[in-house]
Amino acid sequence: MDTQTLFDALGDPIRRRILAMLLSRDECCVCHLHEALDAPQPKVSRHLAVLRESGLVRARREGVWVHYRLHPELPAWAFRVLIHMKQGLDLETPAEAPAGCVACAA
Amino acid sequence: MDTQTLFDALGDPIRRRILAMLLSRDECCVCHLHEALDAPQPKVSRHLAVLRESGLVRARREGVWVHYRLHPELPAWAFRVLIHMKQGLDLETPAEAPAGCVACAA
DNA sequence: CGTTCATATATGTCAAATCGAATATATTCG
DNA sequence: CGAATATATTCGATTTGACATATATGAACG
Repeated sequence: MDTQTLFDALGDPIRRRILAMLLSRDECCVCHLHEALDAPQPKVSRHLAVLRESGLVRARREGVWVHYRLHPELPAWAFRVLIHMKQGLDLETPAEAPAGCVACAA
Repeated sequence: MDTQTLFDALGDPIRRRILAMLLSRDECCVCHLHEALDAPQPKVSRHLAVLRESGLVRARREGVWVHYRLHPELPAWAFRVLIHMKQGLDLETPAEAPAGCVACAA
């Protein structure tokens, strides 16, 4: 993980919100993200692919669902950047409702 | 300062290195950055303009030179992002020599 | 005053990232 | 097998951003 990779990933608002969600709940399926972020599913999937390919998240298939989580081997500095990014994000989005997922109950 | 602005700025390697330098020495003139980063002066100037317009740095003119420093009212979360960004940056650049500036002695 | 040095901006070009829409793949179940 | 649901990929169009080069501003000083 280098700074170019991390900050390229953090340049997109949807990717930031995905990462912020993965910081609070440790696993999310695609449908959950797709609903919570109110974004088209292919769009979410494409951005998840970017995050996966840059080593920021990890996918785990369970039947029909694919669950994503932060990559377990994320360097400490990168993890801390994410934490503070989320703090900034929380300030600009007024109290995001932590609703559960209809489909996968995450 | 919002996350979009900050992470747009952090997406460019030169802007990251400029910010990292401003984290260690509190003020730098353009000529210093231009030399230390070994980048063409107009390029450095343009990136400084981006940083200035996004509220990340502040300029202070002193005669011929313009000195830049981190914006004093940077939110805490953004400042912490910068600190951890620099940690990541230091890991990938092997011991950057802290040379002084020929012109402005910063 | 006019030249010179430090810094800033403008222009034209090119590569890369994003998007919506459509389509494809994969898994489960009847 | 074939239908249904979850996820992924491709495509064409548009936008964005970086660059090199050229030019402009403006302070200092002879």
